Amino acid sequence: MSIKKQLKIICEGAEDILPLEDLEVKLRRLVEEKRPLRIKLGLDPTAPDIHLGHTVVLRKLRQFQDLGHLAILIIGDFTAMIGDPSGRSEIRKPLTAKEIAINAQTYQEQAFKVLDSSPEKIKVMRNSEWLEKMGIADVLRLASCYTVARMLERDDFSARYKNGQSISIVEFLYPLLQGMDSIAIEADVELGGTDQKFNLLVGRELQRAYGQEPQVILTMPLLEGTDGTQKMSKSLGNYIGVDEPPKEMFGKIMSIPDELMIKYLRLLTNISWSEIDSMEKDLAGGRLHPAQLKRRLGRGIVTMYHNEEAAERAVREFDLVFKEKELPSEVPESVLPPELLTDGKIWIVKLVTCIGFAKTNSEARRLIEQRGVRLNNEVISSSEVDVAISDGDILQVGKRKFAKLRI
RNA sequence: GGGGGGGUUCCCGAGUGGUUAAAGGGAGCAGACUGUAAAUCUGCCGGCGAAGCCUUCAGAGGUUCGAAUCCUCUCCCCCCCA
Repeated sequence: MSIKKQLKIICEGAEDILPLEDLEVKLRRLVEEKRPLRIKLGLDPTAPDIHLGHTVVLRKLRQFQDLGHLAILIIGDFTAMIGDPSGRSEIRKPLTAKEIAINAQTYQEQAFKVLDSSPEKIKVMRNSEWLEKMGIADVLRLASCYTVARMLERDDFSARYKNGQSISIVEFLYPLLQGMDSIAIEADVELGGTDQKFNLLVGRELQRAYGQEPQVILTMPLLEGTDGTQKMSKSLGNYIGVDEPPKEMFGKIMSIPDELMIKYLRLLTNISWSEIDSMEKDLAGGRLHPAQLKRRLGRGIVTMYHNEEAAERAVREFDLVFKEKELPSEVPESVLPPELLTDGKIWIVKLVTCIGFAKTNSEARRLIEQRGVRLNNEVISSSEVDVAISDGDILQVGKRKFAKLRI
């Protein structure tokens, strides 16, 4: 493939590529020296699951693989202990080594849903491999390469500094350690979200200081979560995990704001940009119903992470429950311990909490009083009633929590 | 080391002795409307089988009939000076 064509693919969707000329030079070298570029992507395993937000940049990495380059996925098991301060307004609470180990495992598995796993295309490394071995002298050398003033250029740092919020020294160390990763693996290109721009640039600086050719940095836009405003993240609860069951995945996609659809299509699916352009026009011109397009988006994404059949089923299920207001085809069963029943009856509040649809009795009361609780499709309107339960009764809370009661 | 400011319920943030489970906003939840979109409207939003009671305003003590509010000590954060 010509360099020009490759460049076009790489640029698609990217926010920044710095410096672009260097990327061209590096790509050319691939052809001349028959050496694939080393494309770095670091992920800190701070949560157990990869979500669609991660896949934006993973998919870019995949494109590099498809162009014949070597993906180096760095699981930041060491850096996760510090926590990346990027975009954060406060210090993150540290994770235990055990949590990190578990997360690292699932991260790797789930990342492979996007990446090409053939051995010559990927290398997975943990940064504890080299960071753990660093002595204080090594750290000092590293730290001497960067200045406080330059650290404070970073807008989240400077914002916190101006607002009188605390910044710990380890947080200053974080970008340096990330840069150390680039040095350790001699990265040619490093990928990241736009919030990573600063860290990625520090990597360039450090590589230069350590006598290496600086990496090219490529940033991808951040993906907003299902709430449509904030960046997708586990802690905000607005994420769609790649490991989620088809139904959940489809449902969550259907709940994203319309304005986000085009962005999702471009960053998360393999539909060509030109086709998406025309969808965008049809949408604006009223020739395409937004719900129609969103269903296509949802079906497409579920197909990618599961399969076509599962996607079909998810769509049908969705229509069943939300359009026809019917019961889902499979209602999870909950066994009711017999000691909770007196004469076959149970206090409705107790029922809701023991099934797990409310955390406290107060919450259950609220749900009932607000007419959000149904038993066998009948609204329960008082929180003071005892209800008779027979095997197979259906308890519903809100629009989407169902349980089949087993005695 | 010296001086000053501050820590309020999930988040922001009001509150300087009783009328305060604590204003207001955000998030969230339920209901209506819809396309499980957005916008809008209504209600809820510490816990307790709830009349009433219990726990909460960084932590521990104390003053008081009564404390988020006053005092003492401790912890944490920020600013200025060195």
